[in-house]
Parts: sequence; C-alpha cells; structure tokens
Amino acid sequence: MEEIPPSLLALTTYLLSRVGKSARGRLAGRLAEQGLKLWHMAVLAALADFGPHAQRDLATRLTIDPSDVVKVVDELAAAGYAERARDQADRRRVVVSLTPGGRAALADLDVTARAVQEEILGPLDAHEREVLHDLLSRLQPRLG
Amino acid sequence: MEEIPPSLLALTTYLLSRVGKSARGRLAGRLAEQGLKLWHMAVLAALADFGPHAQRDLATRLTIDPSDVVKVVDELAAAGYAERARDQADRRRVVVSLTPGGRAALADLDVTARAVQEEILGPLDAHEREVLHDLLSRLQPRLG
DNA sequence: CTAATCTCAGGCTTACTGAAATAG
DNA sequence: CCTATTTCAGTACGCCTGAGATTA
Repeated sequence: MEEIPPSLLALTTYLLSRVGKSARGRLAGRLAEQGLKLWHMAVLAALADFGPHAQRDLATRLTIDPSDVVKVVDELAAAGYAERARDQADRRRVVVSLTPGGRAALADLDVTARAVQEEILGPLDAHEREVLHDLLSRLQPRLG
Repeated sequence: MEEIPPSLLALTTYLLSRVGKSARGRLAGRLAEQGLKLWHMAVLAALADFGPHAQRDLATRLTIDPSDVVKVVDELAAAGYAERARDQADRRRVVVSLTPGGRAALADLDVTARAVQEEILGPLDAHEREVLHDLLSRLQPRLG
C-alpha cells in the first residue's frame, strides 16, 4: 500500500513537482536548524552576487512579493546578517547590504545546501548529475 | 536587475525546487479551471490504478496528511467523482471508490496534464525528455 | 498631481499538530 | 486498557491584495 500510482509517475510534471518539493523541504529543514528560511538564503545570495539592492530590486530579482521582502530583511537585520540604509540619491529607497556576518552565514548555508544536494542526488553519478543540471537549466528560463 | 543569483542557479537543488514549483503551479492553475486541485487528481489516480482505498491508505500512498484526506474526499464526493462506504469488516474504515463520473473526469485531467507538460518541457527534444524522466524517476524513490 | 517605494494589516491556500469520537 | 481510523479545530507558512506614508 505504499506504491505511488503509475499514472502519476508516468507524468514528468508530477516527478518534477514531487522531487522539487522534496528538495525544497529538505533544504528548508536544514536551514531551520540555523534559524533561517529559504528566502533568507536567496536574499543573502543575491546580495553576495550583485552587491547592495533596494528592497524593490530584491523583490523583482527573486520573484518575491515586495511586501514579504520587508519581513525577510527585518529578520536578516535582526540576526546581524544585513543592514538597511536610505538611498541618498532616491530617499524612497532602502538599500540593503550584506554584513561580514551575513557573508559568513551564507558560506555556512552553501555548505549545508551542498550536503543536502549530495543526499538528494545520491543515486546519480557525476555525469548524470551534470546532465540533470543542464536539462533543468534549460527549462528554468521559460518558467520565470 | 532580473538575473537570478548565479550562486543559486549553480545548485541543482535550487533548480529542482524552482522548476518543480513552477510545474506544480502551472498544473494547479489548469486544474483550477475545472474546479479541482492537485490532490483531487492524485486521489482519483490512486483509485483508478489500485481500486477502492480506505482513507488512511490513500494518505500513506500519496503522502498526504490523513486529516487533509477528509476534505479532499468530501469535495470529490460533492462533485460526484467518488463515493464513501463503511468497511463492513472493519467499521472504523471508510472505503472510497471511484464513480464513472470520476473516471471520466480523470481522463480529462490526464489530457490537461499532458498539455501542461508539453509547455513545460518545450525546450527539450524527445530524447532529452526521456533522459530527464529517467533521472527524476531514479531520484524519487529515496525521497519518499 | 501622479507615480514609486516601503510598510503594515489581513485574506487565502497548503501543510501540519492536537484532540475528540468511534471502533477494534 | 490500548491502538487505529476518521474527523475537526487551530497553527504556521507562502503568496497575494489593499491601503497609508514618504519621496520623486
């Protein structure tokens, strides 16, 4: 009574949805041990890769709702991982930047993420992982 | 300001999560046009593939919370797609079975699901789709 | 005066938790 | 007495809407 319905497993869409959700869930669980959520990691990564952002720009880049960015940045600031400052050129904007502590936290998060990835991709060898990554990369742009 | 952080795109876990979520969302949107949700389709598929189930067995097979099965079956019954009956051998159990209407609805849902899949997998040729499906199939069992 | 940005309050859906009721 | 199944109430999270305040 544990087998999954074959008519669902035959759908690549179903597999994508299921495996993706599981990946998401596992990573979220590990991040929770460090008191963080997925959006926290995404924001830290955006700040590390592209430098300081206005909150609005974080929202468009990460496809989060602007109203939710507020709370995520609140929490990052409370943890000492990010700082807010008014943009002097356009004082409507709040510029968010990474602190050294935030950069260190992101490095830890990346280690965690790679460990989780190792668990998830366990059944695949190095070449197969590369193929999977490439195929997913090609699907991603259309789904923005 | 629309590029996704490369340090996230480098994680297969992130791609899986993102593409999976998008696939899930698109299919859910289409099913919503027919007044159904993803769990409804999953339950109908389980009933079609394996015959009548106790609600508890639907929960374990589909990895849904038993308390959530109640509402899903409520809605399927209200739509005339499934029927409830007490199990005479074990009267704690409620056996759920598919109606002819449910079977017809599932056939429609399958057509919808394949159309959505066509959109999502658009960038890939037939061989690549097969490879992707195979790789995902091998990841799935570990993630139960 | 209009538009953009940030902020907060709240709704809605999906998971999950806990407890009650019935039956084994 | 303890366990299993169904059911409901309530919580937590993610996603979205709407409105107010400040600034361009």
